[in-house]
Amino acid sequence: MADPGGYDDSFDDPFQPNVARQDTSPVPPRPQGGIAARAMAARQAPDYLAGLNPEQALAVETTEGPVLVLAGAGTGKTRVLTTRIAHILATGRARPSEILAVTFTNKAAREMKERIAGFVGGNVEGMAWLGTFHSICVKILRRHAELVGLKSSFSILDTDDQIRLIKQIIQAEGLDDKRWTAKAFAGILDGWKNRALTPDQVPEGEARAFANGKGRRLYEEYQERLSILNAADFGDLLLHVITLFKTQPDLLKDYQRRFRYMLVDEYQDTNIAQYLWLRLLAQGNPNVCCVGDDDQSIYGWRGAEVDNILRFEHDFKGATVVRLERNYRSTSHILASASHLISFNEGRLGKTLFTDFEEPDHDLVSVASVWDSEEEARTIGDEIEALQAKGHSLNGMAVLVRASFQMREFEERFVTLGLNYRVIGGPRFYERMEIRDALAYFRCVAQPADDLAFERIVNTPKRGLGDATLKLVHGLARAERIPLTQAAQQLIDTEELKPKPRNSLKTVLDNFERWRRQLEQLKHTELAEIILDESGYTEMWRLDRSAEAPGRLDNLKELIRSMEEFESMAGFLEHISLVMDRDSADASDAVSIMTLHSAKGLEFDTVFLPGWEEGLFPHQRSLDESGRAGLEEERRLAYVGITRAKRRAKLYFASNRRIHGLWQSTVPSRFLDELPADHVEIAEPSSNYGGYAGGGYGPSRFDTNDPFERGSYSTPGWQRAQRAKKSNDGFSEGGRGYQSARMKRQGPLTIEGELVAKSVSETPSAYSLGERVFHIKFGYGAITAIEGNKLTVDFEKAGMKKVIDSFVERH
DNA sequence: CGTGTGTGTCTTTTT
DNA sequence: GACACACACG
Repeated sequence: MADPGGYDDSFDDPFQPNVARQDTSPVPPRPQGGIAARAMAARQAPDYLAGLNPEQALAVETTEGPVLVLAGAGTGKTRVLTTRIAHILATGRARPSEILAVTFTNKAAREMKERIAGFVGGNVEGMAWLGTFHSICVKILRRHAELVGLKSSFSILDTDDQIRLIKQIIQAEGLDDKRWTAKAFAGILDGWKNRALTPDQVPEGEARAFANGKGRRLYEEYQERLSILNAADFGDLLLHVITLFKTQPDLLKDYQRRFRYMLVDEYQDTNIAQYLWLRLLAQGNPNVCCVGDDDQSIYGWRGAEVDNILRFEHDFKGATVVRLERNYRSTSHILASASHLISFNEGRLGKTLFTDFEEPDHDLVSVASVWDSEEEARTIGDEIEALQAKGHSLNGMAVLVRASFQMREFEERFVTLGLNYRVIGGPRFYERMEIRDALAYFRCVAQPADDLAFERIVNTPKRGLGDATLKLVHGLARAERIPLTQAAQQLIDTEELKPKPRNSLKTVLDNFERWRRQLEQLKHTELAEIILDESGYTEMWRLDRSAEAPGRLDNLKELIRSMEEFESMAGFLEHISLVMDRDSADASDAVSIMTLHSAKGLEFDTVFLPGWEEGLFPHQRSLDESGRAGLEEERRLAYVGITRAKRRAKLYFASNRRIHGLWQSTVPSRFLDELPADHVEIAEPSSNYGGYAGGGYGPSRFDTNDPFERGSYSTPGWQRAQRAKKSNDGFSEGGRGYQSARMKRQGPLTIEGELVAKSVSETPSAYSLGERVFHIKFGYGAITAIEGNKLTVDFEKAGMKKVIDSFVERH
């Protein structure tokens, strides 16, 4: 895949790279052709440097001072990162333990370790500080926990624990937990922690917005409870370390001295807390290298700040900026399409991908119109089979959807076709109920004060310990500020409880006592089995005759098997709380189905991109909640989707889609209008099933196959984008258009005064009860109920259905 | 305490 | 239209 040395960029290439950019200031600009660079590389050219292109080499060899590597999709980002580390090590600039290398996911960290091992040999274990933000923070925090009010053995709460804890607090505050849900507050809390705000730093307005002004109070209460529980949530891991660095200057200096070189992967995904964390470390030491791509920032909704990468040069003075624009993945058509699309975004650092991979027989990016999601699945299924028949492997194909509800239809279709597929994403192993229950048992044994775990399983399996009993235990624990187990212990010595629950509770506590004693004597896997058996947990599932029960028992076995890899129970639990990913290494040949989000970082020969319709992609909710920023993020998502493809990218839009149970007619995504006509073809209809010039559903520019008649640049979508480019007001918080759209929630949503997508019509239906209508899918019927623009129709063949009025015609 | 019915929600996901 | 969750009932 690597294309060594081709520096001779032809000058008529529209994607001409600009190697000598002025912003690479600390390093003298180099002339085109990079003879100097080539000479440099040839000078002593250690093995690992061979085959890097000049920009990559610059990114690797500029070891001193801040460096921002803007790595477009498929430009060899990981390679640069790992080679850079190898280079630092090989030239003796630092020892493995002096390099800090941060990633977002465990998967990325693992891959990086493996690739560095390829260069350096077995020495990777010395890379103690290569890991995710969170795992590195835990490591630091375990050493200095007492400085932030924790014990070194603190446990890490996952999202589930977090929500249950918040719920308790909301109830304890006497709030209506339906009006103010724990989930909603968890989201707000996350937002605060992503911005590194401690309770006292939360802006007044935001603090007041939740629970009648109790937002701040709840946050304080929550932190208080965490500290009693000796626990930290994911956000705390970073936040506590920031506090540590800020309050302990000596300690900070220590770490600044230790980390002689710092690298951050996927910098566009960092949130404010992570940025602050990095900046604290970089204050003592400017050797920070951040790698990322602003055009692939798709996690704004969970706190990522594109601004971090946009402002890098400003934040880290004297930064060298290296652009990697030579793409080794995709055909020129795919790159041109993606580039043209993304150019509609403002606020980019600006890169233009190019490639030498250009042949006349390369497929254009295709766009196809289908009638509905069913036809979409059928068409894609057929195309997959056709490719397979030509000898293409299924592993090289993927269906990338915007939202997971789209997956089902593909699965169903692939099942009927007998097409092998795999779904990536979805519920993860460690999030399954039975696994979490089992882990709760283990946690109770290993960490007696783990209230959340205790609560989870005191009455699982059922032991007659209901609300009444638990309330009592809770009350005592709260009053005495002691862990639940301790409170329970005290209660069974009193007459407070009725005999039955009292005995039950005693049995549970005795069990835990015994298991704790066995903790030291038995192998942890053996003990795990004993716990699950003696607690009656496995028995519970054996007796359960539901369809999932056998699978759950299998999962439990799998869990115990996976514990083998760890030395002790504590080691296992530590790992598990941070590493929630599962490795489903499936060797069989299969089409992948996944969301666009989970496709980031992957590549496939052929990529199918269904559902390019207004409202779905760009998603209405993204537009509603984040306006222009939301739209741009959606566009980046589209960019990510297209750039996953190596040879073929095939886009689809359906004229009709069922959303929330209702059939809606849809408008093609504006992103389709933003593709360059020269590189796109309108696919022939795969069947004569309809959908073209579709009877009265409004013309689309895709109704014609003539590329000239399509007139991309006069469509509403294009004009909309042009207007968007000019004005950047009108959609800011409080902007008039935004608020009015917000306020009448029933009305259609507007952006820049344009109708974006009709989800609910504001005008009442023009139909009346009893009227006879025709629906293209359901046939003839009579209206039995009207609700705004939604009709309930008793169809002669299809029976009662709810439909949108614009979807039927009088008859 | 367990089961049934009603209600509300319905983007994206990692740690 | 489907599913999860909460509350009320037996």
